[in-house]
Amino acid sequence: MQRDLVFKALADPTRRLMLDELSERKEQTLYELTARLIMRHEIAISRQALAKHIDVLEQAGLVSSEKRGKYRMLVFNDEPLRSVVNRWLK
Amino acid sequence: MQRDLVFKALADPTRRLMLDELSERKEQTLYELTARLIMRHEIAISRQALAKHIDVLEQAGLVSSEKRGKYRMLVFNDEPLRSVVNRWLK
DNA sequence: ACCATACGCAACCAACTAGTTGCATGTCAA
DNA sequence: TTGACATGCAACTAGTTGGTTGCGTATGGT
Repeated sequence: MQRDLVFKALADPTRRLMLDELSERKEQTLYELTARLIMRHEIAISRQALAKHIDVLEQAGLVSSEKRGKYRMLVFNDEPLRSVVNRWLK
Repeated sequence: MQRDLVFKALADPTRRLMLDELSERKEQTLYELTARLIMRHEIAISRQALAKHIDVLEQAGLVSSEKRGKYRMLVFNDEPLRSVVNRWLK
């Protein structure tokens, strides 16, 4: 969609780590992702900070989310990545 | 090389415009590029600001530069782009 | 009904960033 | 040599960003 939002989203290492996790397990709740990031990658960060990151990723179209009960399900979407680099690669 | 520098470099729309120009005409001086950006794309920005952007792009490995007389020759390099997106695309 | 839990919202803060202006330097042509 | 010109360097500034803390809300199990 909007190139700018995609690149801005990718500029942060924490968000890229989140994409790493989400590209591995395509569907997980925000809670799962948060726990996974803190435990497996030992990053010291609050839940709210990660939620803000998810908002950024969602605005860029890299993640879509859906409220399911009290959980927020997250799904990774690689389409923006493909379309965005085609400008310079051939 | 360093993923972080590449993504940070790509986060700015002006720098992406510079890459557009450089990917079209692979070799041009900083002066040419500056003139081209200001005239053809009508961006209002100083020479010094563009020079700083080039520094960022060069640190990311997306552009290499070489002093040739009083000019600074710029060359576009797409290799970092390829290696950097392979993590999520298959 | 109750309460733990998964999440949303908002205010605040320090650090970074993109931009500017001003001045210095080196190169080339006349 | 002199001067125009392409570039480099440094200080400063406004705006953005990633993070925090504190509190509110809705959902689901017991």
